[in-house]
Amino acid sequence: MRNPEQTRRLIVEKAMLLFNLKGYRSTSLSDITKMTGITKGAIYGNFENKDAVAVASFESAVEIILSDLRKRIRSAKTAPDKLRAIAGYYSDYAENSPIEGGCPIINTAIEADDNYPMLRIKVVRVMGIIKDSIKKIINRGIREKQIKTDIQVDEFALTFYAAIEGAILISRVEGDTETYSLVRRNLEKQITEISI
Amino acid sequence: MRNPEQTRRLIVEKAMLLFNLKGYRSTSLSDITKMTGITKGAIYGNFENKDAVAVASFESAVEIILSDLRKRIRSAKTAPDKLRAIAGYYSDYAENSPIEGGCPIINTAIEADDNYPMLRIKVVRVMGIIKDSIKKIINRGIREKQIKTDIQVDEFALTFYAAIEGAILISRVEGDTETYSLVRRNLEKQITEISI
DNA sequence: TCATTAAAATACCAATCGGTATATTTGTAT
DNA sequence: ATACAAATATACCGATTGGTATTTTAATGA
Repeated sequence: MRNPEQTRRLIVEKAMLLFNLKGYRSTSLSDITKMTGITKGAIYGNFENKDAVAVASFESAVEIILSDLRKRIRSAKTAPDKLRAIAGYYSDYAENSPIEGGCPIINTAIEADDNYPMLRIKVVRVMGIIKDSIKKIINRGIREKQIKTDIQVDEFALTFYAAIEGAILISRVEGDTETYSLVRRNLEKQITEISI
Repeated sequence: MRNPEQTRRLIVEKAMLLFNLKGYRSTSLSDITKMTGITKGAIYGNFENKDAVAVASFESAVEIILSDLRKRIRSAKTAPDKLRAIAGYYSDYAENSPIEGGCPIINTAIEADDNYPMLRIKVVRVMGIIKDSIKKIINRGIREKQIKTDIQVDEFALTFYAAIEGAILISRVEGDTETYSLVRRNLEKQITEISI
């Protein structure tokens, strides 16, 4: 050991998993010490308090999700295919998550909105990034004649994103990916409808 | 006092609000005693434990939501109007909730899925009721020539519901009903599109 | 090789948790 | 009026919480 950088990484990595499984409030410091094999002294040597660990953990989870998502989006060429890639990413996500316990953005949104103002702001920011990304894809698709010009970009983009988030939420609590699959099929139809 | 029925009602009524605002885990028994003015003795005289209070509170919240929702649905005549009524109900819900703290179904879905198996099952059941209700409306609309025959009922119904839930979630964390409004407008367009 | 210092482990703290045992109150039937 | 029973209040419990103070460990430079 004796490597504070590595210690920090280990704490964040494990805490992220715990927080996403059990929630911030329900994950205790002793849960984290058990999972990491590291003591409270090391945690408080590297973080101001438990909330700071939570913030770092959420940021880490977001990084994983956004980088995966961007990779998928980039590897698709046309706007419709990029939209399909987004729906597909979350489909894989629902089936075998990189971070167990459901989507950290949704989980954090629910738990943070009243009790963790810092996290709430970060959730809003991430949602904004994803929504903007969807809008940009559509707008570019319109400019490049891949998508019809008569659609309401904001309405479509938000509904697209909301349906995905809702479907993940439902699938997760049902413990079954069928709901997500059906929603995905509908979204793909909608994408085809707005495509030229 | 000395009226156990009334005591029980008071506990459930106040606990429901607290649970929906702070979550089950984060709401302590002393929160409940403070809010009700009732002591722990009375709580444990009327409920086996805290989890039993949580279950009763969730059931109470569901009752409120479902009865409101059903009223709206019933007062609309045609299938498309019934669907619009559902989207509208949640719109009002997003703007001024009967139960503060967001949608109890969503909140409970997130918190229960790993930690409260009893509640998880109840959430799944309620979601099933709502999904079925949407499907029935559409199917009846098809039979009564108000809705086109070529739509995939399950896909449409689930996406409709998922988009609503997702939009509530997003609007809530953003602290702004704009997202929900945009999603609602899109959903109303979709309803018009499938209407005859 | 040894002193210095940063990092991590340990020991401890008051506060709070859910829950229980006991005491007190209150309505009711005699 | 009084005994009884049910409902509620009070007092207490061990366990756990987030956090802090202190001690031990280990890397580094002279």
